[in-house]
Amino acid sequence: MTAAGNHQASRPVGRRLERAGIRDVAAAAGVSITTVSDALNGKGRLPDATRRHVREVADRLGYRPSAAARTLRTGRSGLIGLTVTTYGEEPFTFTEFAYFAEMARAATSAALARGYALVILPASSRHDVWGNVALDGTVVVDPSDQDPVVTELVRQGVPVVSDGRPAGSLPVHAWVDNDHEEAVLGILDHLAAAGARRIGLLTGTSTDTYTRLSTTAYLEWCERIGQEPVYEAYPAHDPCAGAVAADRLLARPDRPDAVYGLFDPNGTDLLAAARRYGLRVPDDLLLVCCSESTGYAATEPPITTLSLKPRRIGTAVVQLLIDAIEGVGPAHPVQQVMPTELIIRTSSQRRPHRTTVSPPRTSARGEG
Amino acid sequence: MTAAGNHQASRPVGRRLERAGIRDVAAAAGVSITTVSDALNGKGRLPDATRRHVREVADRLGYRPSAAARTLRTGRSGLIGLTVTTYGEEPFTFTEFAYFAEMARAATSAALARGYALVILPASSRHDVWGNVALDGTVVVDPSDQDPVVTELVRQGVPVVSDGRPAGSLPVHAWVDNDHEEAVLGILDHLAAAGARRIGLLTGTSTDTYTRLSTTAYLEWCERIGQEPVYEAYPAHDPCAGAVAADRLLARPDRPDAVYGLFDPNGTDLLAAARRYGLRVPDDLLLVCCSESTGYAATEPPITTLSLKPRRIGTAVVQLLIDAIEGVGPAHPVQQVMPTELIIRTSSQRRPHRTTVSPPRTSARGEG
DNA sequence: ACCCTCAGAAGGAAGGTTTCTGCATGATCG
DNA sequence: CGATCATGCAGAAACCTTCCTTCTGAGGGT
Repeated sequence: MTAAGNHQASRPVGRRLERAGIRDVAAAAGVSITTVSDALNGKGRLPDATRRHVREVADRLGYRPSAAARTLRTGRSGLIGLTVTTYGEEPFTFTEFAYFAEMARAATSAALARGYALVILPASSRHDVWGNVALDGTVVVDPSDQDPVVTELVRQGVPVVSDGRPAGSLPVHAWVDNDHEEAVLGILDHLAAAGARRIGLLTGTSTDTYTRLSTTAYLEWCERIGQEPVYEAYPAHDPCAGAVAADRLLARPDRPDAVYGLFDPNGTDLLAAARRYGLRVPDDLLLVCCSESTGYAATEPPITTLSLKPRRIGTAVVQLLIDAIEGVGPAHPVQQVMPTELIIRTSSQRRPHRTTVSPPRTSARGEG
Repeated sequence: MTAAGNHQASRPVGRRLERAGIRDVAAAAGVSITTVSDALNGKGRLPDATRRHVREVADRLGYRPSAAARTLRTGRSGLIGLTVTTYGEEPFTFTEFAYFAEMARAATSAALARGYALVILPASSRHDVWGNVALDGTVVVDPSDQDPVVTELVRQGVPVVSDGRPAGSLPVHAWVDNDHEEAVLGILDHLAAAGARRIGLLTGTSTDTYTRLSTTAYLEWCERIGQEPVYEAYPAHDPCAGAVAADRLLARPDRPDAVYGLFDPNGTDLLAAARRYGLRVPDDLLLVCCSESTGYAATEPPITTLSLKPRRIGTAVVQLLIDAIEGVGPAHPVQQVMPTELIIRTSSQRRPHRTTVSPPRTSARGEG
């Protein structure tokens, strides 16, 4: 070839911040580039002496392999995406915020433990951002069937695992979800056992699977038990609408004597509404809502909540995703159903009804 | 040696879906690679006709530029890190969780709006993860002066902006923080104005700047006012220790008639402790704590909180970081002090003391 | 003495982009 | 009419690593 441009063999021009490259390490150690790569990555056949020597020199030079170059070469970036659908401008949903925060936390831990880092990417973010980051795979929270980003990713062959059953025929590699039907049935039974005669539901207008499955379970339970359904639906992403819906529910002529709210803020919404109507909780109204917020332990009265165990879900989702990325585990789609937990507090335990004064022999302090 | 045949079969998933490269686009469009690159990136001198044509072809082929290649070439990854110091295994601190969640949310939005994505990276995570991801810059939350990761990043010339004044001489490019002293003084004045005679403090044992500045401000206020300081300190990262410390504080012979708690859970901790000692809030004890949790609006009674406005901080931190990355803005370190907000609720407003029965002429419902 | 084997190490080709340089072409101007 | 210049586009280097292939001796078997 033309010997024209071959000049800068070992002279760093100095314009950069002098990050040592593998070349520099090779030169300093008196070996070839290949040997350096092999020594540092534990590959090839090298005597321990060489390996040690190379590592030492690399350390001395403060050598850090270029993530970009490695990614380009190996096709692996060590990055996995965490995608949430958004309403409006904010990257996270409001209603599921405590859930999402916990889930993201667990997912981050799990990813890290296997050497991956997590990138937060709202589904509706600028397309260029999605294009600009090399992802080995993606976790999608509550994917909608129309989600263009997820569809595109799947088309490109990027593994996708979803938290929540994928709506429609979205071809994700695996999903993890709670058994929402069972959870709702459990709550309804719990409320009925506490003495509820007419159980109401505060639900959402959106078509995601969580809302749909929960509502269906409620309706079926009503049919089975022979109770007329009493429910109000509202757009769950609107924080104010919940309070209004709670109020509407308790204003009905066929007012329920127990309510389950599907979304996190429903507990306080319902509590406020109950106060407005002079209803005592739990004496006149039993309350349960689905929430991860610890705040419900400190309301007056404390409110029984259903936890979806987001920690477990976040962990499971990431494990499945990384398995898919690394080719471990089954090639077929995996569906994993995780249990929920009902945290029973005062709001769903009816006190002996005769007297409101004498406490039922239990001291005020909870244990531990 | 022990490298027992790490033979990653080169077909883990087996489905590299022949992503179209820039070469393919060039061939299909009948132009050179250069022209494609220029056309898509809006550079070079090309007539609109060519530009349109190339874009069309690229679209038709579903061409997505390789993020890795672009990063390698340009040195920009479009990724910024979000680093939190950790206690134990969990990636986020417990005590600042609501704060962190809000802050991270705002940071994600701000980054996205400028075309960057956020990577969550605990400071104490495995070193290989740090090395494996190419960051254009990093946000560090509450950096400790001994943090090896941050030091290393700065050494490599990666821009670092911190949320919270950097401890020691950590050479960050900029920082954003609240005016903690002013916030504490404001709270103390507020409590004094509400009738507090002896204000206690629930603080932490750690040496971070938040704790230190707040405590100092308290002590100075006490000296100025002539009140004997009454405080308890506990390890803030231990969730149980807070409850114990709250109890200790209220058990003291010189029991305060008002308390400010520096950490998020202190509100409920103090409330529980007050109940145990039969103290009514706010009649016998005024309460304020620093928290971003909306739950404190629904406790009984609602608790006055100091908000550090994490949204604003997250946004500001990211703006400064990206400015530094892109070379916009001042080259000198920037310090930005953000205001706080005191959300006054029942727990810090002493009712007229004579009667506990008659409400002070205000109806129960707030104005909508 | 010769060939074969194998450890140890090096060479060099991708990998896909951006971008600097440079070559044509046709237009403009002195 | 020739020199200059703007325009439109192409070639190829560089970014840094990984890994497949090849080279070189040295030692051992026949």
